[in-house]
Amino acid sequence: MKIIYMGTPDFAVPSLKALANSEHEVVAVFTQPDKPKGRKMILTPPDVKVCAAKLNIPVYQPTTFKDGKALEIINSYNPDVIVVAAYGKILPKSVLDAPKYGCVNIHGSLLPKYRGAAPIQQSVLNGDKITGVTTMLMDVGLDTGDILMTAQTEIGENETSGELFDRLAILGGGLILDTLFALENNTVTPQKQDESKACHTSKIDKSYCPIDFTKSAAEVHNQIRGLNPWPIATTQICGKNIKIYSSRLCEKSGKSGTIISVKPFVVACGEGSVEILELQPEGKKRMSSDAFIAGHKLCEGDTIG
RNA sequence: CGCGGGAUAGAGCAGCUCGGUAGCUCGUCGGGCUCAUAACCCGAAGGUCGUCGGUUCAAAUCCGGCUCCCGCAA
Repeated sequence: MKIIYMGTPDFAVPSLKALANSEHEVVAVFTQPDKPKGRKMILTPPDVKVCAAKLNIPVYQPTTFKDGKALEIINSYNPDVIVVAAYGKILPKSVLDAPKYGCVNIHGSLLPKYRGAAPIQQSVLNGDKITGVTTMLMDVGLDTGDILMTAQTEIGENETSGELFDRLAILGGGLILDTLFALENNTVTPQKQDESKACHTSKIDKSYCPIDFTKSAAEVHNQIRGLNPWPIATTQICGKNIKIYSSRLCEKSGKSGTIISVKPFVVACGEGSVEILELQPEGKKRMSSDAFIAGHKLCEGDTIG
């Protein structure tokens, strides 16, 4: 099939590679315009653009689909299907209807659960045991199209959003190949989504970061791994902001927010406790909790947060 | 010129105001104790104090330039 691929971040890269290495032909890639990133606001191309450039696939970065120019480009390629993965733009109906097989989206959750912006982080934040990827035929709604295929996977007890991202991205790469094969051979029946089970996720931002140690250890742990690799859960120690990168559940308990143990660095939560493994003080590099403890005179019974 | 923190032993920190012997916790190595240990005791190695220049009898410390790292904001 002749495919136009639309995607932006690293999550969309494995699928693009899978398609490019398949019997299909990726004739063009659409991605978001380069954006300034980092402290120095350096203009940085999206991961998908970098990948497409290596594969020698033409890249388009329209700022809007409203003026019809993008549609002209799309039609000029006469694609059989448009595959969309974390593109970051809403496609108008004219684009959705352009390809023969329509537009197929790869979504990082088992729809209809977690429609919207941050399904993968949300599943980790909620402590879900099972998640997966879904391919669907896009319609004008937000992740409301008919489901084509799904692939499930378990979420590890200590798995971070970043790790799950990587796994789901690869899973999605396989699933999209299966899905296109089934579409071509007409062996898949699109299933309507069960609206009663639908739920939306909002974008993750830094307001999710501060840790509330009066919550249960499981909730705190889920927050820490769910917000890794971005934006990272935070707390305060000795009046300094500290990012908490990783943790592990611990059996011990105590008054929430107090340090129960320093040799492994364990902090009590509302219920149970968490061992903090990696952290980063403001202005410092990321380090193990052992290293942090070595240079800071913290004692059992001290409180943080 | 967006705001701010930082660079000292393998790691994490103190020392800088107020110039004058390089210090702490951990790790490493050696020894001891112990049924045993991530425990405890004794000992040792390991640093041109980011870099270049200035002031000075003397600079980790004071002054100026440069490089690199990071937090916030976007």
